[in-house]
Amino acid sequence: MATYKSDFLNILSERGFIHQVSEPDVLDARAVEGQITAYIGFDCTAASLHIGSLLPIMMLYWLQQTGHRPIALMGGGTTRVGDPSGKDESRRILTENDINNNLVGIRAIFSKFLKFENAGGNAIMSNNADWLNKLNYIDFLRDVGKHFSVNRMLAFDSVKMRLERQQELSFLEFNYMVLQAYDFVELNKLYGCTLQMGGSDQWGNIVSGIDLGRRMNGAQMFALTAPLITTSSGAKMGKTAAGAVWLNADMVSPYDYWQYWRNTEDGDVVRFLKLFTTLPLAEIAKLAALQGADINEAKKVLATEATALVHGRAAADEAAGTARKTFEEGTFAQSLPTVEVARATLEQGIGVLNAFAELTALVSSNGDARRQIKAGGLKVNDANVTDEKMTLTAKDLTADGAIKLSLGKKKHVLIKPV
RNA sequence: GGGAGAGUGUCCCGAGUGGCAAAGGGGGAGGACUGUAAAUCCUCUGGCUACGCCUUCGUAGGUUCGAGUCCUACCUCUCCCA
Repeated sequence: MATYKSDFLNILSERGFIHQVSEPDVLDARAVEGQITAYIGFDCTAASLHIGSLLPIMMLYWLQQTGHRPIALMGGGTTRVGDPSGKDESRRILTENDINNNLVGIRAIFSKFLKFENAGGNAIMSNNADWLNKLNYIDFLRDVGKHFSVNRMLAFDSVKMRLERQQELSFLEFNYMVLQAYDFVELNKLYGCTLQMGGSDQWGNIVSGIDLGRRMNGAQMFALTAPLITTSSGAKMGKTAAGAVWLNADMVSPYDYWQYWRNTEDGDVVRFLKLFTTLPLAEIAKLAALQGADINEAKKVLATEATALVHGRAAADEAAGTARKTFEEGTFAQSLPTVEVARATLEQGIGVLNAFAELTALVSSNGDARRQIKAGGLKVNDANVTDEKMTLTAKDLTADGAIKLSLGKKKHVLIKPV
């Protein structure tokens, strides 16, 4: 592992964030001399960011923590185009309205990791729609387009792959890389931003920006990419059966978020502790020494720390407590996800199928509920459901005043009368 | 503009002779084993008021007792020629 002189690169390097760096020595020296400004671009294709975006966010976090200035660039303009990198097919093109709505949700997440001006920090949130939307096509071609070689663009992996697979690549998408390069140059001009970070798939786009900056303004700029994070078993991170693991609490509850990290594979725990928590490396080293079943302790730390970053310490501790009661003590946790039901409805009785499928959505349909019953996967108050005609009534309320429905061993929902 | 192909189980890939709720994977869910892990094994993976009914193979029509499969038009994509 290369050793750097700057805190910034050292920390990123030790914690496993670095895949490739352009001119590492020069960048390192710059970071020692004074404050550098760096940016990462984010899509706004959804109303929230998910775990996949967490890695770049952490890079900005460490950037600020080591005394530099982070810029979170919202792709309000480029989202209207769509990045072909790593995509087999064209993205859906969103309307401007959708994009603006998404921006609002995403902003909220950033403020948990970065200190912006209004919170006494120096972080900047920018939106490339501010300059991209104003571009004049002819001017842009003349000033920027002349610096791009189509021959070279065709050689880029993202483009080459599409061509080789005989998948269409529209001119619109082909321009994505040009726009991203232009973003970098624009941020360089506006804020003196000299470093762009991103996932390893962004290398080509970032380097294009560096070239463009040199040609247009003689600027010296840098690239730093993070490795693509997959789980030990090779799966992409952040997807579960229910969909992406979002960072917004109203899309994925802190409890579920905690559970996501709790279920990390053994082989990933240490790597994830370094990447997705801010625990000192010395402490992580202690946790790394754990073997066998004791690794579960490390997983709990990972879950709690990672949850605390996104949802706050209180929510993280509550999630940890709920999990402890539910899984280790086998007792009732009032803080499990809860569905409220009118008392009168409960008096009349609720069919199990209905309770699992519609009320709590633990399963996707009545048919699915039947299948799970057959497979022994549904439980009411920890007792297996064997009869699909079973009815839940007020009699099933436990001493704690709720009925606990479970799918498998891990998913639990409480029904409470109101 | 001309010619040749492609679009399949609303996650993805992918077989499919006129009888098809449609092979096989991947992914996912549950069970067994465990440590809320991995690996392995087993089961399941359209919906419903359920021995029946309804909805699915790009879209809309048609032929047929019967269409994913045949015909027509259209849409989208790919390739070749202009």
